[in-house]
Order: sequence, then C-alpha cells, then structure tokens
Amino acid sequence: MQDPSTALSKKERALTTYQKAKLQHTETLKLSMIEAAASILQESGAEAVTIRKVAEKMECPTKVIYNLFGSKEGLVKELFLEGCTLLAAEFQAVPKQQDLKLYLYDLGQAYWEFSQKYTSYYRVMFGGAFSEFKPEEESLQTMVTALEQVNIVVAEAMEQGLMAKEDPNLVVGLIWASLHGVIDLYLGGHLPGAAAAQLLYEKSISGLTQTLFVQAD
Amino acid sequence: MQDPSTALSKKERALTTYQKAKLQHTETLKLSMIEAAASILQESGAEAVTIRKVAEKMECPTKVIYNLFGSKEGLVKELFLEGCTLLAAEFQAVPKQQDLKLYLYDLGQAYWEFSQKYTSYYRVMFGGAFSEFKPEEESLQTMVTALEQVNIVVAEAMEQGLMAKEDPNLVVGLIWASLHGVIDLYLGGHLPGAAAAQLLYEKSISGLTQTLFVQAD
DNA sequence: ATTCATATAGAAACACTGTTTCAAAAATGA
DNA sequence: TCATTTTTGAAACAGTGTTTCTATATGAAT
Repeated sequence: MQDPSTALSKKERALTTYQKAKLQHTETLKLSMIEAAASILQESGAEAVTIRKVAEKMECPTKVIYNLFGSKEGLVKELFLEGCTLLAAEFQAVPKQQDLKLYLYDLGQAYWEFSQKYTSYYRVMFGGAFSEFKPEEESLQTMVTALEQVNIVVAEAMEQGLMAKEDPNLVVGLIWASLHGVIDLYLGGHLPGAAAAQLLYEKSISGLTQTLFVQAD
Repeated sequence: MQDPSTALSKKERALTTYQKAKLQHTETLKLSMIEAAASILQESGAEAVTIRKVAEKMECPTKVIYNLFGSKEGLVKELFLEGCTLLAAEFQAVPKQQDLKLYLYDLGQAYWEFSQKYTSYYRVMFGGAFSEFKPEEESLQTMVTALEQVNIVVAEAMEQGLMAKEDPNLVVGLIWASLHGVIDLYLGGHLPGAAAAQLLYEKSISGLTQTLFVQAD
C-alpha cells in the first residue's frame, strides 16, 4: 500500500489540473462501472451481480473493480446508495397534499411501488441480498435522507397537533418497520400471495395512520 | 485407498459419528446430519453452514449429504423446520394469561427474544440468510403452526368481542409483519442500535394492541 | 529528454462455494 | 458363488471473491 500523505503532498505540489483530470476520469469510470452493475442487477437480479460479470460487461480485468471499490462490498454499497436515490426520487414524485394523513398514505403507497418496481434494489438495500453488506454511517445517513419526506410529514403533523408529540425518528421507524415487514415477508415468500400481501399492506397503512393521528375521520 | 494397512487401521479405529449413525437407520443419520448443521449454524452463523463443513463434522463425503437431502436447499429446509419447532416451543413456554392483551404482549416479547437468542435461525427462517431458499407449502404450514398461539389469542379476542371481527389470518399477519419489520431492520443494521431497536419494538407492540383491541385501558 | 518510481494491465492462481462424475469397493440378490 | 446393484470417497467441474505476479505503461524529478 502506498503512503497517502506523501502521495498527496506530491500531487499538491504538482499540477492540480492533471490530478483533477485523472480524478474526473476515474470518477466517470466508477460511474460506468456502477451503471453496469446496476443494469445486471435489474436485468438478472442480485445473485447475478458478480465481479466477473461486471468486469465482463465493462471488458476490463476484475482487478480494476478492486482498484476502484476495494471489494465487492464497496460496489454493493454504491448500489445501495443508488437505490436510496431512486427511492428518494419516488418519494419526491408523490404530490404534496394538504391532508397530511392522505399524504402519508400516498408516501406509503409509493414505498410499496418502489419495492415492486425496483425489487432487486430493494433486496440489496433491505432484503439482505448481499448478506455480507451492512450499511455504515454514510449509507445510513443517505437512507435517512431518502426517508426525509416521511420525516417532514410526521414533523408537520406533530406541529399541527395532528399527531402526539414524540421523537419523530421513532414514529418514522414505526412506520418504516411496519411497511418493510410486509414487503420483506412477501418477498421472502412467507405470505400466501400478492393479493394477500397488498391487502396486508393496505391494512398496515390504515392501522398506522389510525394509531398515529389523534383525530379519527 | 489401495493401501491395505490404511483400511485395516480404519476398521480398528473407533466408529465416527457418521459410521455410528449409518449403522442405525437412514432417518437417524439424517437427524445427525441436521444436528451437525444446526450446531455449525449456532456457533458460526449461517454463512458457515457449507456442505463441506457439515460433511467434515460428520466425517463423511459430501456425496452423502446429497444422497440424503438432494441439495443444500434440502438441508436448509430442515434447519428452517427446526427453527419453527424452536419458535413454537418458545411461544408455548409463555404462560397463558386471562388478559388477552397482556398475553399477546408477552407473545410479542417471546418473538423478540427468539430472534435475539436464535439469531442465526431467525436469519435462516425470515432473514434471507440463504437467499436461494424459499419456503414451499410444507414449510409455510409448519410456520403457521408455530404461530398458532398468536392465532389462538386473536381468535379468542374476537370471540370475546375484544377485537373487531376480521379475517384472523390478516390480523396475525399484521402483527407478524410489524414485529418482523423491526427485527429485520435491526438485524440488517438499519437501526442506530440495540436500545433504539428495543424501544421501537416496544412501541410497535403497544401500537398494535392499541389499534387491534377495541377497548383502551 | 532521460531516467526513476510507481501504478496499472491482464492473465493466472488461490481458496472457497455447490454439485457431479467415476473408478473402485462393498453390499445385495439369485 | 456369481452377477448386479449401491455406495464410497476422492477428484473434478463450474462458479464465487480476492490476490499474486510480471510486463508494461505512465506519472514525476533531474
């Protein structure tokens, strides 16, 4: 392993433009690699995402992937982060509503639709598709950001006195865990079928809003 | 293997676990094998349960496992079923209570404790530790049997008018999914810590009983 | 520009995995 | 006893993630 401090000082003394060019180059290369991995993920599922297949798709030796991401886990982490971005986009596509109860309901539906539309991503992110992968601080933070819409609704509902004031993170966790539970059991094949899963999901959201919002309809 | 002295010394040596079990019935041999796999599972986790390690522990060729279980999935299925038995035992160890609300709460706590005590089993059963494994009809039925205590409580509560009459399976699913969601997020490293997970779990049970039982305290 | 140092390329190897093959041996039935 | 299965047990096969390894190119320094 090279000494990072010396390498940095050398580069700092030398042309910064060159370093930037090279950094940009490797950065785009990384993006290409992630895109290749992502396309395999969506086309053939998580178990098809192997170092060799990604390398084959990129027509490069496997070593390059290790140079760029350190390990497979490093690449998987990027897929996790991309999944967070996709989820965040899905949430932001939900139109805001004055009725926070309905808005939360729609967000819940969006979460379900994300899990069905991007099932492979969902498995990577929350389904333990790569059992070796455990999100570290940065990944967790990105996840929290993706769930921000939910956080906002909860916070606003508390502000407006529609919801009992508690730790918002706890309430978000309550919602998240409940909905994830249904999805995970469904994806794991523990529920009798898609219809039962959807019905259960529907009931989960209803139950949650009913419990959390102080005022019933 | 043509060396006669080796063969002779083998006969002189004490019988291995595999040879002893083989002398009895195929059924006991299967049980021995499952027990070996189970001990590896509990000692070293799901990822340590490999055909070779099990074969090594049993001092037999890997082929024997394929003869007995067909594939690794066949062996994993046995671990799943054993996990169901353990969970059912855990549920049955919970003392019955007149107060169905408290009883359900205790059952919920037992589920949490199972997931913490037998984490490896839990991962195999519901955590997707062996992603290739999907429970088929028989396994699902065994799972339903393990959850029977919960089913009984829900049915009784409905009978006594403590709970709105609905499809009991749906209500059990609601409870199961909610609690599993917390456990799965926790085991997946998506919650900030054990304390947060326990608090969330506690809140989940409270919320469930509050929603499901018609009468508040 | 020429040298020196470093980092990469690209194939091959290593240590695993689940699974299958296959000659030899053992058990079984006629 | 002979013929016919079945079982053995090692080895091989096709994968996996990861690490050598040398030749080569590409960067920095004189």
